[in-house]
Amino acid sequence: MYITTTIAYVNARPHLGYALELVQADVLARHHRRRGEPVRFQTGTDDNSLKSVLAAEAEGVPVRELVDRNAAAFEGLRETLDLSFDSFVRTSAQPRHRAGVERIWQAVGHDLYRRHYEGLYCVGCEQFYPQGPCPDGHAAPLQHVSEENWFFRLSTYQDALSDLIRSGRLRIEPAARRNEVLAFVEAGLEDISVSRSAARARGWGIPVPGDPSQVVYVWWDALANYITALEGGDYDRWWVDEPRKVHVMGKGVIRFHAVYWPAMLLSAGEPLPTEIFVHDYVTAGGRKISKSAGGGADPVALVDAYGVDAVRWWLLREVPRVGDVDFTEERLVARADEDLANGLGNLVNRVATMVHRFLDGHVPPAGERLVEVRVDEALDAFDFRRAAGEVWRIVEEANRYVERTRPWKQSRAGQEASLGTLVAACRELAVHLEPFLPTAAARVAAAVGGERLPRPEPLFGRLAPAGAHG
RNA sequence: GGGGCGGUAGCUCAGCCGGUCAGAGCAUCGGACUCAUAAUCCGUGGGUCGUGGGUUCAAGUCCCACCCGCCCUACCA
Repeated sequence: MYITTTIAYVNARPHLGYALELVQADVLARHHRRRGEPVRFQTGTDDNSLKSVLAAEAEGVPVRELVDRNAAAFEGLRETLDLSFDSFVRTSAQPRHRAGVERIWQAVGHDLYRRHYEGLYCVGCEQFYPQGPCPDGHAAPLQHVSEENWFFRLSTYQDALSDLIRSGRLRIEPAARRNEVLAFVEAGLEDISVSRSAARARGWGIPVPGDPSQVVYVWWDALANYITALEGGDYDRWWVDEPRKVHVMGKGVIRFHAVYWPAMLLSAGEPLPTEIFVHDYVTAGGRKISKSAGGGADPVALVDAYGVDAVRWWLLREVPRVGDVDFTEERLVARADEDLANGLGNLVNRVATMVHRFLDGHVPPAGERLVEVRVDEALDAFDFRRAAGEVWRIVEEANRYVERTRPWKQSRAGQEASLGTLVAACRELAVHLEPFLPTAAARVAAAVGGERLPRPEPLFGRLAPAGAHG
C-alpha cells in the first residue's frame, strides 16, 4: 500500500488537525506492515506557497529561512507523534520534485493553453473567487489580478472523472464525500488556471517549462508530489504496480485531489490513485483551529503535557468517521484516564501482579483465546474509532475474565489456566495495539514478555486535570 | 440559489438493505469483589429516535415538506 498525507503549508507550525491526518495515515501504514504487506508511507511539506512568502515578509526573515524552520517542525512530528513515514517530501528542496513537475507539465502539454484571466485572488486560500470577500474570512483583502496564465482543459475530463468515481475505480470515502465530488463534477467542469505570473509570486515556485514569466500553480506543484517523490527507482513499484494507492486528506482539499489531480494524471497518461480518504476537522473548545493560535491545539505541547499515547489515543478513539469533532484537554484526559490508566494499564498490572504472587512470576502456557478482534474491516472502511474499539474489546474481555475466574480463589492448576489465558490475551493485545499506540504497545509487550515476568509497575498514571499542570 | 451531511438517553455517539433498533460508553444511583493504578465486575434509572405529514401489516430505518447546525458549490440584480 502506498499511503500519503497531504503535504502541509509551512507558513505556520503544525496544529492538531494535521496531527490527526498524520496519525490516521500512520495507523494504516503500521497495520498493513504488521500484516506483512509492503508499505510506503509518505508525507512532507508544501514549500512553494505564496503564503510562505508573505509569512516570511511579515516576519522579516528570508523565505528560505522561514520555510526551512517550519518544515523542520513538521518533520519533527515523526518523533513527537511516533510516526513511521518512510519518506518526507520537501517540494522546494528536492531536485527530483522540480524535475517531476516539469515532466508532468510537458506530458499534459496537449491540454494546456494561454488565456487572459482576471479575478479576485485570495492568498489565504490560494484560489480565485468571482467576488469577495473570501468565504473563509482570511484577513488579507482579495487581490485584483489581471494577467495571462496557462489553462488546463479540465472540461474535457468531466465524463471520464464521473465514470471513474461511479465505477469505483477511484474510491472516495466516506460516501458523503464521494457524492459531493460527483455533484461537483456532474454540474459541469470549467478549465482551470494552472500558472501564476512569476512577478506576483515573487519568483518563488517552479518556473513553467519554456515560459519563465510564469510559475506553476502551487496546487499543481503540490499534487505532483505524490509521484515526483517516486521519481527514479520507486516509481514503477509504487505508482504503476502497486494495487492500492491511498491519499489521506482533510475535507477542504477534496476537489484538488478527487478532480484536478486525477484529471492531470489522465491527461498525462499516468496511472491513478485508487482511494481517497477524507477526514473532517478538529475544532478546539468549539472554535475552528487557526494556524497562528497555538492554544490547546498544538500537538507538540499536548504531547509534552500528556504523552504521545494519550494524544494518539484521543485522535483515534474519539474522532468520528464523519463530522467535525471538538477537542478539549478535559476530554483527552478523561479518555486517557478511563482507557489507558484504568483499562489497559490496570489490566496489565493486575495480571502481572497475580502471576508474581501466585506463580512466582513464571508464565504458564497459553490457554484459550478470549476474543477475536476484527480491526481489518474497520480500517478498510477508514473507521479508526471502530477499529480502536475492536482492539479495546480485548481489554474489556480480559477484565471480565478476571472477575469471572477469580484467580485468587483458584487452585494452583486453576491459576495456571486462567493466568495463562490472561497473559496470552495481554500479549495479543500488545500486537493489535501497535498500529494505534506503538509506544504503549511496546510497554505492554515488555510487561508481559518472557518466561518470567518482570516486576510489575504501573504503565499509565492518571493525568493531571487540564490546566493543573505546570 | 443548488447539492450534501448531521439533529437518537445529562454528555459523546452506534444503529447497513424497514420488522428484539430503542442501544453502547461516560456521568448518576445500588450491589459484588479485593489480584490491581480509590482500579475492576454486575445491575438500576433515564429518550414521543428535530417537527408535521405520507407509504406499509410494520419506520430513527423509505418518501415529501419544514425547523436547526455544519460542509461543498454557485451567485439570479
